[in-house]
Amino acid sequence: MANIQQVARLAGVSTATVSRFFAGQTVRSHEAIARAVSLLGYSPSLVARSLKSGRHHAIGVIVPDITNPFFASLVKGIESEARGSGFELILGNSDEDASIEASLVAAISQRVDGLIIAPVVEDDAAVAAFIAAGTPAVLVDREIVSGTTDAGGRNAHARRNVDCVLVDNAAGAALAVEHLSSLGHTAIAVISGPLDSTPGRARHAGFLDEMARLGLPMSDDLVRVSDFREAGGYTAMAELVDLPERPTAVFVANNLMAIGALRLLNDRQIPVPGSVSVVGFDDLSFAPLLNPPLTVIRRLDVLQGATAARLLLRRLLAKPGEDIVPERLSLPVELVIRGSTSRPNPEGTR
Amino acid sequence: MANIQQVARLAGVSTATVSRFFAGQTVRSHEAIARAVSLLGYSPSLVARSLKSGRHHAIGVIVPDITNPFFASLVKGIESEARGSGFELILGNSDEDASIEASLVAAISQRVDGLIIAPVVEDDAAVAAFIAAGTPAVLVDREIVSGTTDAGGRNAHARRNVDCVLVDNAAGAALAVEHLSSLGHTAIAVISGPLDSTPGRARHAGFLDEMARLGLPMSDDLVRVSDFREAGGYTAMAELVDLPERPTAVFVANNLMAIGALRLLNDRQIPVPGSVSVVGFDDLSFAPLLNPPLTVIRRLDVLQGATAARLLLRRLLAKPGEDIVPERLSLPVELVIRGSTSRPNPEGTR
DNA sequence: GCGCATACTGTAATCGATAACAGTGAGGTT
DNA sequence: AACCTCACTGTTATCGATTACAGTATGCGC
Repeated sequence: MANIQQVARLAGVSTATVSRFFAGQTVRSHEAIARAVSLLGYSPSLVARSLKSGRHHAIGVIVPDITNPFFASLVKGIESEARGSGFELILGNSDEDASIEASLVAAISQRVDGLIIAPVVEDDAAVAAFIAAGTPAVLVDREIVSGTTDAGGRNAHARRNVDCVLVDNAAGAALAVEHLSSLGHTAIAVISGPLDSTPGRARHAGFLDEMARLGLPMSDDLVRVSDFREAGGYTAMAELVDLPERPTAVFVANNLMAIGALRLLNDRQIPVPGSVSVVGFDDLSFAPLLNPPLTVIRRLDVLQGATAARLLLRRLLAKPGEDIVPERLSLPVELVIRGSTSRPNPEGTR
Repeated sequence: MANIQQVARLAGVSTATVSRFFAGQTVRSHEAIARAVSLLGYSPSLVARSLKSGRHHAIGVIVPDITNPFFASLVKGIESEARGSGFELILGNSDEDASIEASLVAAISQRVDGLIIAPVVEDDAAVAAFIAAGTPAVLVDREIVSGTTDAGGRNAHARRNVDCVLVDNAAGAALAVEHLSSLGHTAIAVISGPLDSTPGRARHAGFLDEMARLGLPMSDDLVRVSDFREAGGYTAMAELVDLPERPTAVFVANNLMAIGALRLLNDRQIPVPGSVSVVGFDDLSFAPLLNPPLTVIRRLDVLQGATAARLLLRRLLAKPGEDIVPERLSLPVELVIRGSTSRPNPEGTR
C-alpha cells in the first residue's frame, strides 16, 4: 500500500499539499496529484487518520443474541443507517452474559466513536463505566437504571451522552392480558424474562398491573421467571401445564421463549388454543405459518435499530461544543391476533 | 485517556521501558510502572499499535442477509471463535447486492487483517481484487469461481491466501429428490436461488442431475429461478401452483424462499403435503412447529462459521513466512423428514 | 583493580497523516 | 518602484506506541 510520501514525491509536491488535495482544498498541482494517486492506487490510511484525529468512524453494537430474529433485524437497521453515513459496525454478541458483555465493552471501546447496546442487565457496571467515560451511547431495547459508581442517586440517563430507544413493554403486556381477558380467560399465566433486564421487568410488571386492574386472580404458580431462551420457555411451559390447575392462557414475554413454549405444547400434544391460548412478544416472519399461527405483540424492529443509529450518529456528527439533549424514546407496539388465542374451553381439555 | 508518556513520567522511566513492561519483558521498575498504570487507568492505544505494526486484530465479515437465520448462526459461530483469539468482528450486510458488497469490501479492507465473506455472486470482481491484494480471506457458503483480473484461467482458489468452507449442496439437493422420489413423486418442481451464486447453482445442478439419474421427467415449467428471498419464494410458488399440470412436490433451495412458498400455499389454502409436498434447504429452529412441520436439508450452521473463523485465524496467527496450504472444505448435510412431505395424492386435490 | 559478559535502560527514528506556522510569488494599488 | 493582499505551498511538530541502537551499571572471574 502506497503512502502519502510516495504520492507527494511522484507528484513533485509536499505531503501537506497531497493532504490538502484529499481534504478538498484547491491545489495548483491538482492534476499531477490525481495522476500520482491513481498510478499508485493510493488511499489515505484510516489508522493514521484515527491516530491524529482520535475518531474511528466506527460504532460498536453489542446484542445479547444475534440469532434472535429481533436482534438480527435490529442490527440490520443499525447497519444500513450507519453505513449510509460512512460508519463501520463492530459487532459483539454477549450471549445474555454480563461478564462476556463487560469484556466486549472493554475490547471494543477503544475502536469506536460510540456504542449501541442492549445491556444484559439493568444494573450494568461495565456499560455504566463506559458511559461515564463520556463516549456517546444509545441503549436499545434495554436500559440501565443506575450505575454502580453513581452515589448521587442519579441514574445513567441523567448523563448527557446517552439516548435510549425502548419499546412500550408495559403497554404490550397489557394488550396481551386485555385480549385474553376479553376472550373470557381468567386463569392467565406468564412466562417472563429475567427481571433484572428492562424488557423482562417491564413486561412482567405490565402483565401484573393489568391483571390487577382487571381484577383477575393471580398466584405465584402462574408466574414463571425464565431467561429469554427457547429452552427456558420450554421448561417454564412444562411447569405450567403440570400445575393442578392448569392456566387456560399464557403470555410469553419474548419470541424465543414462545417458540420453546409452543414446542412443549406440541411435544405433549396439548391443543393450542383448544387447551391453552398463547400470546408471544415480538413478531416473527414465520409466525403466521406456525401451528397454530402465533398471536403476538408486534413492534417495528428494523426501524428501532435505525432510530438508535440515527440518535447516535446525531451525536457523532455534531459540531464540537454543540449540546445535544438526550432522548428517551418508547416506540409503540400493537397486538396481532392470529390463531393461537381463542375463548377458553369450559371443559378444560387435558 | 492517559498515554505512555504520562505513565513513563509518573513511574520515573522512559517510554521504552513502559512499552517493554507491556510486552512482558523483565523490567527493574516493575512495581512503579504497575502502580502508575493503575493510577492513571492507562491502557495502550490500539490505534497507535496498529499504525506501527500494520495489524488490526480485527476480521471483516460480510454476509448477504443477517436476518436470514442461517447467516445469523454463521456470524454467531464466527464471533465466538474470533473473540476467543482476541479479534474483533467488523460486520457488513450486502443485502444480496454485488455493488453494496463491493463498497463494503472497500470500506472494510483497511481495518481488518482478514475477511470472511459469503459473496453475492461467483464472479465477484471486488472480492477477487481484495484477495489478489494478498489479504487472507475465507469464502463461506459461497465461492468465487474466477477473478476478472485472472487471465491465466486459474481460479481464485489457486491463490495461496484463500480458504473455502462450503456445504455439500449437490448432495443435499439429491437427498431431497431421492426422498420425494421414494415417496412416489414424479412431477417434482424446483425453486432455485440465483444461478450465479454457489448455493443457487450447485443446488440447482444437484437437483437436475438427480432427477435425470432417477429418470424423472423434467420440463422448463417446473424450474423456477428466484432470489433466495421470502417474497421470491412466494411468487415462484404462485407460478407453480397455477400450472396446468401442478407438480406434486417442490424442492425449495433455501429457507427464506421455503417460508415464502409455504405462505403462498397457506394463503391459497392448498394442503401441504396433501396437494403439494415441500422440502426446504437449511433448517430453522422453528421448522418443527410450522404447519406442517417442514422437511428440510440440514447442516451445522454455527459450526460452519466457527470453522471459517478457525481457518482464517490459522493464517492470521501464523509466523511470517510460514506457508499455509489452502483448504476447501465441504461440510456434510442430512435430510430431516418432518410433516411437509408425504406420498402424492392420486386425485391431485386442488 | 581490570576486563568482560549480562541485563537492563534511554534516545531517537519510525509508522502515515494532519495542521499550525511561516514562507513565496503573482497580481493589484498608489 | 514600493507595498499590500491573496492564494497557495513547504517545513515541521504532533498523535501514541514500538524498536534498533547505543549506553550504563552490575556482578563475576582473574
